[in-house]
Amino acid sequence: MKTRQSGPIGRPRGFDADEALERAMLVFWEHGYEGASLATLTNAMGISTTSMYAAFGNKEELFRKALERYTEGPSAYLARALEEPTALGVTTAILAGAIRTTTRPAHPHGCMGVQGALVSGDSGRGVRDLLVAWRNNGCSRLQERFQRAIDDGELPPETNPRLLARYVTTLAFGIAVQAASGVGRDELQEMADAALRTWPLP
Amino acid sequence: MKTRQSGPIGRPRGFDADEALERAMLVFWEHGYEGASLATLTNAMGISTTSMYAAFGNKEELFRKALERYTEGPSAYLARALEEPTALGVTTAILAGAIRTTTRPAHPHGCMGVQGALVSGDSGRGVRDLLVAWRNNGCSRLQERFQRAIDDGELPPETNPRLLARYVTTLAFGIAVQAASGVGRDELQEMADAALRTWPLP
DNA sequence: CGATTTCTGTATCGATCGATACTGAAGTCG
DNA sequence: CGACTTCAGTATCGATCGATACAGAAATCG
Repeated sequence: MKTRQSGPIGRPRGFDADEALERAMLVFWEHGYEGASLATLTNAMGISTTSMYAAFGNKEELFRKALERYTEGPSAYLARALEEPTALGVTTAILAGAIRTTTRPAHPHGCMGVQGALVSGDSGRGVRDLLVAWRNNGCSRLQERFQRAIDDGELPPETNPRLLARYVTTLAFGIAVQAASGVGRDELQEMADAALRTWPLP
Repeated sequence: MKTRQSGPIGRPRGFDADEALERAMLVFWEHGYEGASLATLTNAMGISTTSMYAAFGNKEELFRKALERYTEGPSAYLARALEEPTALGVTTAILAGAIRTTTRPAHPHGCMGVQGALVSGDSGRGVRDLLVAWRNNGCSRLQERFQRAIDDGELPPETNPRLLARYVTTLAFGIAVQAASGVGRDELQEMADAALRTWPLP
């Protein structure tokens, strides 16, 4: 005989919200915010529009939560890379992580933070601004990491951390575009290896 | 008394098709293919949907013609850059041209070839594939130019022209993303100058 | 002139967009 | 059990999407 624990009142949810959010993230990643219709989303999530609205609010809220999941999942390489002991190690890990994430087989090609809403119509302005902030935040954190390397004496004091961070993120965003164009992982990694041989930028 | 030249039969067009196409290009550039609605387009073009369909076919055909105009207008720096006498001159001109075009005041920020349709829903698949080809074509032409520099003995024979072209276009596409994020022209140019000081890539 | 051809403006088409109202179903309470 | 609360499925909302039908206007023809 099963003892009924005092669970949440009311009818329990008939689906796994975490799994549904993962599916939604993949759809947004592949088609972008405006390119992903509610019909496509809910079909991939395996739930009805009613359930989606009850669980996530609306389409924009769903995207915001999907972006958080992307940041802590496929894009977690960034946070890990920033903890590398050297500036070159950080940069190497960022480029390798960007290449791996944007060219993973059986996953959407490209970066959700870039192609989620690089431009938009009126309805996507909020999400576009969110992604602008997301990208600029990544650049800022990298700049701070380079500043630390300068303070630690690892990088020469005349180094411009802002330009260096802009350079690395520019490469990373460019990699995302190339991946979305179907360029293969090996070619991008060879290119990154060549670029890293010039480290640090004069 | 005006002599009637044998002009085209029927009622003449009441608008400048070239000017209308220019306006459409700017809208596609700013909002992307799917983000630009027919209402927004025709309003900017100053004509009705009927006139647009009669003159350009449909929305996708309008985009294709707008992309041609973009290639021969704002993106013409690429063809000019390829005629620079040295490989370094080519690369310098490409990066400077990309930065100028993607950060021009009173123009949309970013590159139409990147943000026109980096990803899409079902309706934009044709345009997305068109832009994939557009971007890869630019990379291929640059690769051929670098091959010529190798054949001419300007670049060392062990140079990999494919990787080098991929590196430069990756920077250019990354610049387009940064510009769409609001990064300023001067900062991007300083970054490009720093990157060019390492030329050629080892 | 009338016949013919082409372009324009209005009005609207069916499809799809994101978002909800409503009715039961599936649970926890007392 | 019946009262209460929350979730699920259908059916549909008004708005907007891209695209057209239709009638009239403006030109060249014979």
